Amino acid sequence: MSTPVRVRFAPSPTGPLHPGGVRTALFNYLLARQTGGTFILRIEDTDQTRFVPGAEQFIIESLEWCGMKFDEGVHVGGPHGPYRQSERKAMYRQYADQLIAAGHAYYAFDTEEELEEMRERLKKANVASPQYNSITRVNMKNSLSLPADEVQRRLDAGDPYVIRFKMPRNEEVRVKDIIRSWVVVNTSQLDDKVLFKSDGMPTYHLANVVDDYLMKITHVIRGEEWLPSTPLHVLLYQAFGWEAVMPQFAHLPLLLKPDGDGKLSKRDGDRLGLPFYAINWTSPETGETTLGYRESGYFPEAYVNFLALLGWNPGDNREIFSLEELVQAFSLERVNKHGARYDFTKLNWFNQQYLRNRPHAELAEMVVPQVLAAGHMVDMDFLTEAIRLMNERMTLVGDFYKMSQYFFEAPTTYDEEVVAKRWKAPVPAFIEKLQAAFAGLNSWDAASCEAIFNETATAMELKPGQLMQAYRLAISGQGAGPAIFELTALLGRDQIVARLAAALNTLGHG
RNA sequence: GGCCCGUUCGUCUAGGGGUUAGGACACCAGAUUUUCAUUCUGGUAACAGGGGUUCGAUUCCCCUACGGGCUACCA
Repeated sequence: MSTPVRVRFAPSPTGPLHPGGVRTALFNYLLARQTGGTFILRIEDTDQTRFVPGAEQFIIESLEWCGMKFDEGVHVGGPHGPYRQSERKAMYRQYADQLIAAGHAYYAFDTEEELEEMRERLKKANVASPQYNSITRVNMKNSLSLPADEVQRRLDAGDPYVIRFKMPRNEEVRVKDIIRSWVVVNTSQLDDKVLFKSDGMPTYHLANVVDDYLMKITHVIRGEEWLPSTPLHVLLYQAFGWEAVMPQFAHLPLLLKPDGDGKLSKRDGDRLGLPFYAINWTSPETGETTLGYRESGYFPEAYVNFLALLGWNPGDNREIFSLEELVQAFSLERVNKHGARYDFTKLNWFNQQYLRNRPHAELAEMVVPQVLAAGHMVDMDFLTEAIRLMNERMTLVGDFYKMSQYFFEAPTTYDEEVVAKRWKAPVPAFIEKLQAAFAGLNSWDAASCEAIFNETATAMELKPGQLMQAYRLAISGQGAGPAIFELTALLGRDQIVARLAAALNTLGHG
């Protein structure tokens, strides 16, 4: 086991946690467990305008469903709290001041209109990317361009201001990324990012660096969308004099739309009518519920397994991994660089694999609510047997009742295609004879039922094979299903005899 | 537009200067199952393009194309 890492998953509570976030959390989690390290949940809520009630709880619950538990975090506490940035508000100011004192940051008093004006002006002058930087800042209202006494006067008067990073004019910043190796950017491409907002809150950039430092984070594992701002973060570590304890960076490839172009988004789930989040999400604004994998009857193990293999692979041909096995096998070095299309066809396959390996009795338990919801009494022995028969035909636990309704009630309709094809003389006559034969049968089990079925057919000089589907139709209303005599045995004599009578009644005696 | 990152079957990916370019999902076909599903067997299918370097490039370098990300007092 290598050195214990301290890693954090740091979402902002602006909405439900989407699959990319779950995977980012997962990779953090795996590394933490593998090294005997610490997995931390930090809530990045520095933008108070985007706060969505319930989002934080949703994040926690989603990850718990997946099997991930945090060692430190907003909900479990820990020695480096608080873990909600809004509650750490008072801590950031001193670090911003430290930067100003060292000449790495400055006050800026520009209004929104002035900033807009600046951008417009630069655009007109054909500047490729208008930014607040070493060149433009001399024309703006800040503590670098204004006389010292005016700066002081504005400060004393309580004029609104932000604190900006003083980006060096022309320096190479080298970022070492575990997944991408060295990324080099010249500071001439970077702007004087706002570190401290006029509302007294830090921006992500400041808060993230300060908190990672304070929380002794060793590895920053986050989405690729953060790669462009990482040079700024590196510069901040240097400005603070924290290079020696700067975390290592790993930027994960993005999850892409299942079809079409672009980054995976919530819309894709809605559009395809498939579950999208780990668990059901109800929007506090619209009250609309987006279906989750949990509620759709997926196994968290299958979901995690599927997600882990999006962007990472073990280097051999293994595909099925428990969480524990993932912990053993995972490494950031084997995470690939390119985005992965979020094609959940394969998730169904994973789910099937897990479904088949689950004990029948356990699956039976899981299916109880569906049966109850349909208004039927629950008999666990019966259910377990039904699962045994249906197991290999199901993809999701949630599929059970709708595939197996005829286990619980006699069919009221019959598949018309099958009727047309199979329900014709001499079938009805055979069914009548069969009904009588079943009624007089001594022992009731699959083998006996099959034997009497064959005898009855042979006596009429018919081939059993040609009658089988009609029989299934009479019992289940469908042309396909599980082993028919196993089903016969399970349903019981009374039920079978009654269903044969009903079929003759509905479909005709020929 | 600028900057950054990327590009192997439809999808997830392995591989790596000389390979019949491997696996999985999906798909198709055959076998088994009287049905359907399962299972088994087989099959279709990929190194974005152009230049280098090299005896030899899919693999290394450059360019182009394409895709993605970022470009806010959002994270």
